[in-house]
Amino acid sequence: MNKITISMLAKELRLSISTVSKAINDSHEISPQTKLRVNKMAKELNYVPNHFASSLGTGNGKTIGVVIPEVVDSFFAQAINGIEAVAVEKGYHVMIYLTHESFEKEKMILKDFESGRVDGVLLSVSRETIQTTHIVDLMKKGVPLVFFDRVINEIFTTKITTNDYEMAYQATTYLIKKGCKKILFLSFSNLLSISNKRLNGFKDAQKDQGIKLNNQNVLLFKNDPKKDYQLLKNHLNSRNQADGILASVEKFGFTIYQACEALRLRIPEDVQVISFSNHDAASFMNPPLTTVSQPAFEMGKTAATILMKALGRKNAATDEDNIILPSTFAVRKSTRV
Amino acid sequence: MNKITISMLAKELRLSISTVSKAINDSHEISPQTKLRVNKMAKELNYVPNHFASSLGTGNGKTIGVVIPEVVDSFFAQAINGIEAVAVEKGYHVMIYLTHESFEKEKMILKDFESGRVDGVLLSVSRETIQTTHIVDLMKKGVPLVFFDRVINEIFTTKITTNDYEMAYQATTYLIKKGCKKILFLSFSNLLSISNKRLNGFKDAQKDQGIKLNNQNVLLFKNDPKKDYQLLKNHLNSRNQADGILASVEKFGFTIYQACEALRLRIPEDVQVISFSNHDAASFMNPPLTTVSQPAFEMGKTAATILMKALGRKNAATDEDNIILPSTFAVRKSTRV
DNA sequence: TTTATTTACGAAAGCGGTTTCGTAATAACC
DNA sequence: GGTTATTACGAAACCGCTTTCGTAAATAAA
Repeated sequence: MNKITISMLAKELRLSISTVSKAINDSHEISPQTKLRVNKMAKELNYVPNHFASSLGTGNGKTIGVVIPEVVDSFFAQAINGIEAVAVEKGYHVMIYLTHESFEKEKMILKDFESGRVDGVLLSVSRETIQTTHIVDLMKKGVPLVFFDRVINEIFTTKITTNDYEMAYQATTYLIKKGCKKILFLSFSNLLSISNKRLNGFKDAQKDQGIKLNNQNVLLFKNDPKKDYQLLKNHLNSRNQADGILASVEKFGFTIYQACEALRLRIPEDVQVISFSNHDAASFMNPPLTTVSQPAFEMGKTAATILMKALGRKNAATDEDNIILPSTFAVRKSTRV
Repeated sequence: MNKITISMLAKELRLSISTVSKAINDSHEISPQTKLRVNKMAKELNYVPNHFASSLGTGNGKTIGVVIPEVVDSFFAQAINGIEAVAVEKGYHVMIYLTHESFEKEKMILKDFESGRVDGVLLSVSRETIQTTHIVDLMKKGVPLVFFDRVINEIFTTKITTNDYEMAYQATTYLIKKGCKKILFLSFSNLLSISNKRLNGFKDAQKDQGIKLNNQNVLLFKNDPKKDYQLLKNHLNSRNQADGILASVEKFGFTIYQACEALRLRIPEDVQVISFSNHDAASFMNPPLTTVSQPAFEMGKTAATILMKALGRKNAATDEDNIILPSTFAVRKSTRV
């Protein structure tokens, strides 16, 4: 309970507060002997500088904020690992904030960041995010921000994404080549560029293969597993039931398996399935799931690296830049051979 | 870039700094009209109090630290959701720290917490943690700490766990009833009480069913997927190959499936499998995985609630208490009918 | 030896808030 | 009408550390 402060240390050592502070921060102004004395005593008394005081003094808290929609998702969990790896190495701390796909929450979180609580931000927006003033406001205060995965193109900063359009195009084309006539796309947002890119890849692939689209082709999933499940079951029960499904989010893949099981639809005989997914279990599923998987760790790592670089500069602004890391397509048994 | 401070606000309003501060904090000393004026101006100028300054003043930063071994794990990811739910409601922020199962990292993290960076801590120790001075030191500084899942019994505080012994006992008994003669237990630590509880449940069940144990019964997995995979494959290739496996950690389940696939061992015909797992995909695996699943969200929620309660008190110490939330056993096709 | 540098340290002013305490002005009391 | 409570606000200390700036002593240069 005995919090010991720098002034107590100073008194004990019969030195001034400033000398002790400098010694601890290894300033060149302090002689080696004094540093030794100070550090020895600091160890002895188990002195740890107060974080708020030092942050207030220096103006930065060596902390970055990571704002994501969800953590129970392999992509984001793995991305966190990538972020954390570089942050720790640079002596930064990581605060994780979950929006649970709520725009309101996202606004509140970024607003709070204006307090200076974090030095920089890594953001993957919610599925509802369409306004951007909360982001712009934060950046105006000089807080550097880097987008990853779910980006807002209109905002002038660095964005780390993967080749969403191409992968959706490739996956869709693959389904068509394997005989699908009616493919269903499971979308998680009709606002986000990432979602639209995947959707466009999906549409263009069909156009290019001479398949005409109709509005039955796309199902917009809510953020509610039960409702989504019903939605999909209803669709699969209708006469124009799909013979192929492309899921744009990992957890949708499970919903598909669940619905197919309930309806006794066989995968891939009745319905072929491809999902965007970073799940370790994909290859052990029944049947093994054909996936598009994103370079999650790398994306997190890259985003964090760029942010760190910005934080190292006097003017911490980030560049306008688009970094695209390729995803991989893994064919398994949920599509035909 | 224009950070506006309370003194700028005060000047603008021709009020004293203290009045403005009190108005913003809704002190009873300030008249309603003045509060209105202040808040209006604050909105207008987009004033946000500096987090470090106010934390330094009040002595708390409305932040809790969550220290876990890993985030790419359904249990921990779900627990975070539970923690976050109650923290946000109480106006607290959550910092997540990953030890990656390293005791050294854990020590560094807790040491850093002595800086006052967090008001309270939720901890699930690394698989290597055997010493406890880093924890005791932190608590001595008056930082309340609550354990969840991976606890240290010797430390006097609240611990949230699940009924590990009973579930392991139940799962093992189940395997025996289904005909297993040689069951293998995949352990992740031989230091942690949680791991030992599961191991003891495993052993006692066998004793009670009249099965004699030998030291081939337990495999201690490292934190390295490839090595673990090899280790298991070697075991399954030996003459005293197991006909049943109980995995004490979610990700080990995947390793089992992988090894069995490589060795062309059929589940459950050749080897029956049960895993501790909170994975959504368990029921869609091939075959669907029989699991023991922990009440992750509830455990996180409970731990956070207790911590919040302690933070609300003048003396923030937590009680010595053991809260045990029951897990559930879900029989699926990786065990015989 | 004198002057110019360098070295090692301390005093004090922030950083941006919170909080204690004092005090006019107004309201309530007998 | 004089005294006591309230109310509403300001001055200033303080939280614990950083940083600027000044200076005495030690060293180097002239």
